Amino acid sequence: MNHWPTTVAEAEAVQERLRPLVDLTDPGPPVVGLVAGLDVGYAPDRDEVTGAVVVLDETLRIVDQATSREKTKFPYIPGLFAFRELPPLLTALDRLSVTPDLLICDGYGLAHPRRFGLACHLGVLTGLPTIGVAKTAFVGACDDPAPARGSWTPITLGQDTVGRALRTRDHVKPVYVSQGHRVSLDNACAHVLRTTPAFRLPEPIRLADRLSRSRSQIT
DNA sequence: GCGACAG
DNA sequence: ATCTTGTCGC
Repeated sequence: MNHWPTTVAEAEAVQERLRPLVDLTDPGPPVVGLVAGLDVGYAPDRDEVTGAVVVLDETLRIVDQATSREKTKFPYIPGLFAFRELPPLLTALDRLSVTPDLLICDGYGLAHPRRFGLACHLGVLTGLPTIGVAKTAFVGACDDPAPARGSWTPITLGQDTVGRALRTRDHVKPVYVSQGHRVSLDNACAHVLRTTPAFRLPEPIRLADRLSRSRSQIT
């Protein structure tokens, strides 16, 4: 992709055009070998974004990681989040020496005003299975899940279920999981739980967050 | 019309 | 996201 959207109308048009390419039917593999977590870090007073990808094997050991620090190409606009974070993430993915079986993104997938959040967008662009995991939910409505790890409640938008509020730790605020591309909601939640052995967030995302943050701080 | 709004 | 003191809870 050579041209990147500049205006809101242009970016929304891209989302409308790519949305039909999302595959929400393929349940994807219930168990995967290589899981990648992606996140973007920012440094104050700098017009830069630092993307990071960390790949873990089935035992949650790091097998590869890559980053990309570049000039910001789009402002932060709710609903158009992907146009800000996608560029450094795509570059970082290119720099990996392995191909992940699943990408866990920090943000929305289907749970998005136009049903095309970052996870869907990244899935369509890479062709890889993706899921979105957000720390807050402003799109759709859901009840608070039971306090035990593993319990969940549906996130509804209009008449549709667009994701789940999933408890990854006992008595800790849930995360908001939604389908990205080529992964069922059931499998998405299973992957999230399997990769979250200790903290609130899946280990791949936690490590990518740490990496992107440290790389963004380098002078 | 105004504010809120993934990160 | 990031800037930040104190504060609340375990």
